[in-house]
Amino acid sequence: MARTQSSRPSARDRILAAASDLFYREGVQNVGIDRIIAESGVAKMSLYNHFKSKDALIAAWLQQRDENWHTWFVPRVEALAIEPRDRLLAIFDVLKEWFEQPDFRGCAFINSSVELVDPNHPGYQVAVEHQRTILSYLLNLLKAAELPDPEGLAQQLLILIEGAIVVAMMQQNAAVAMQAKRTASVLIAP
Amino acid sequence: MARTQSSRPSARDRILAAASDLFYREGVQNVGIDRIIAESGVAKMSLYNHFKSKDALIAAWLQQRDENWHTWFVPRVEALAIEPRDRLLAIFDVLKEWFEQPDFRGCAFINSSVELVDPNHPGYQVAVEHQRTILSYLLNLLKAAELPDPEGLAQQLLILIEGAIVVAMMQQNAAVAMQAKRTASVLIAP
DNA sequence: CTATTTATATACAGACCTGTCTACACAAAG
DNA sequence: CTTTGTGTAGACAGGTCTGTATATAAATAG
Repeated sequence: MARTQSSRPSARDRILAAASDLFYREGVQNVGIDRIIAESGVAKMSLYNHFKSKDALIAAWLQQRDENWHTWFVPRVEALAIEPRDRLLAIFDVLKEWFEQPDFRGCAFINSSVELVDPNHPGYQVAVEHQRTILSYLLNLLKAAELPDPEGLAQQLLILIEGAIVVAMMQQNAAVAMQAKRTASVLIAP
Repeated sequence: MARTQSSRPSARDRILAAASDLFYREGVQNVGIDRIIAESGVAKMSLYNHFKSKDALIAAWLQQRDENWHTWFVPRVEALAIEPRDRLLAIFDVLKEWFEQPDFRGCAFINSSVELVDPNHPGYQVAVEHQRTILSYLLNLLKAAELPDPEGLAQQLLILIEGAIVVAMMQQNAAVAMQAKRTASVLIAP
């Protein structure tokens, strides 16, 4: 009888889904293994069969979140605008959409880096890598827009993006994204 | 006999000094009470006589760090420049000096907010308050410089400051401050 | 000198955490 | 049917953490 088998996601996916929710909302340090197995309805041994340790689960979660950025954030930007310069500005519109989500609690990569402290932690390295990914996405758009000093501008825009995320989190204010957009539009003015 | 009394700081000060160092370097969650009493050379009961709980100690530490901002950061900015517009730019020179310190590990207030998670935690509230303090400092300088839309510009500069701190931490790169300064100089151009 | 406060050293309770071990259920494949 | 792999349920060890209790020493005030 294929009662649950066909509809229910695999154990690994259920673990990652539960971990994703809890880790983001409460932070990796404040969520224990027991909470994750309770939420995902999985046995503890199943978790340790799929992931070597909690640290490995954290790294896998961040890895998955980096992929989400490619499958959600970037496509959303590219749906809102076509021209490279417009896309650079549309980034901040998508940020605003993100900030408006009720469970918004900042950037998972920044937050995890802060919590993990150790730069050698596998999760920390995924977070640093993710920021480099964003930087090179900006660089590509800047080059396509044929703007001068694309490397410098990419850093300036990255500062704006990360700053907007942090300030929006602390102030609980999605409008911060529009202030950052205003700054960006000055930077890349024709 | 005043042998140790005169030279040695009070127990409370030694506790705060040890906590300040450890909390900043390793994060409030990763530092236990035992580490703090060992580092400060104080008995555990003395700590709990001076501070109601670890959470209260965290809040007191952040409170003290907010005062440091007034006694160190602001005076340093005001030593580097006189005109309000120049002082707004000098902020980023002081940030660079901070980023260059070998034990730089980001903003204690942002980091603590991320770790504490709960907005009702006394430490979290001190952190939010601190960001408002920075914002009103920027606002005062912008008004003194007679720039248009000072409220909006203050938010834009705050985003730049916080963004620079985060990116400098993740990239381990003090030069980020100069990129932020460049953006700021465009924003407040005459 | 005496009394009171303050600090020390250490043990301890109670909670929580990660990771392992055991015993059992159930499905699919040979 | 039997074997093998995978998942479940829960106990458990060994560690860490906060906060309290206790008993002793030192310093200060009257």
